[in-house]
Amino acid sequence: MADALAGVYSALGDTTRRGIVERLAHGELTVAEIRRPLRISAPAVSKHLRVLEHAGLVQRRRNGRHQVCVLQERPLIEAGRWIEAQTAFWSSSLDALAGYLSEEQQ
Amino acid sequence: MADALAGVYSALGDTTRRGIVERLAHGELTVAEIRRPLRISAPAVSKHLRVLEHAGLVQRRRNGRHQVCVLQERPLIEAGRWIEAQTAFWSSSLDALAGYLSEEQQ
DNA sequence: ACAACACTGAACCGAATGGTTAAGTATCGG
DNA sequence: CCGATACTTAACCATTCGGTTCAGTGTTGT
Repeated sequence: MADALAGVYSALGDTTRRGIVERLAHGELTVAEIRRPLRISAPAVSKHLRVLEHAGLVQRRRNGRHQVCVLQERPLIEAGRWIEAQTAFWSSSLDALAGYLSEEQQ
Repeated sequence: MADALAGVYSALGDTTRRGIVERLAHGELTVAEIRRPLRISAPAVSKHLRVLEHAGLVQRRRNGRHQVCVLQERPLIEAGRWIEAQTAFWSSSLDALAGYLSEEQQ
């Protein structure tokens, strides 16, 4: 993917998928376990997982006839870093503005 | 909006919009300034800004015939917090697994 | 061997998305 | 007042998205 962050953020943009990520953060789950509390068809779950996997947020492993899904922290950390970078710029430009204004006053 | 985070993440899921946010993090910009380096029509920019505004990421203020756009940090911070929470759970469940495994071994 | 289970793939559907052009609304400069 | 500037709204278009159903593929227990 050209823009990895785009994949991560738009994956997290769906409430169902963000719910899946929240549950996977507490530990591995099979596809069936992921599906159980959700009121959607198995193929719908499969599609969501494909999106999460494509964003790098989830990895799957076969265990007999089950697919075990594991959350990958890396993309989450990178997404968090981008956000931190923006808020850092935001406050530093506020500081710059404050400095500018106090100079103006003198 | 029912789910504020969904709005924020899906707003950030678009590369053009994330670019706008990056530039706004360095300081205020008018709509025309935002548009300049972009190769899209004015209405397209207007739509992107509406999405960002609806997500709470941008606020607009009229200044003569210009609209000045200002980045809002709050939704970014909340989005960052959600991510941090998930990575925190992720590592604590890793710790739990490690603990479980070391107990098993004995 | 075979039925049940745990999925995935394909085809389809309606709604949302990102883009366009054309037309409208304010505001400013002369 | 009038033309130019800075947008927004409306209508449209192609693509994507989240969901469905139906049909397949492995795997497992009996």
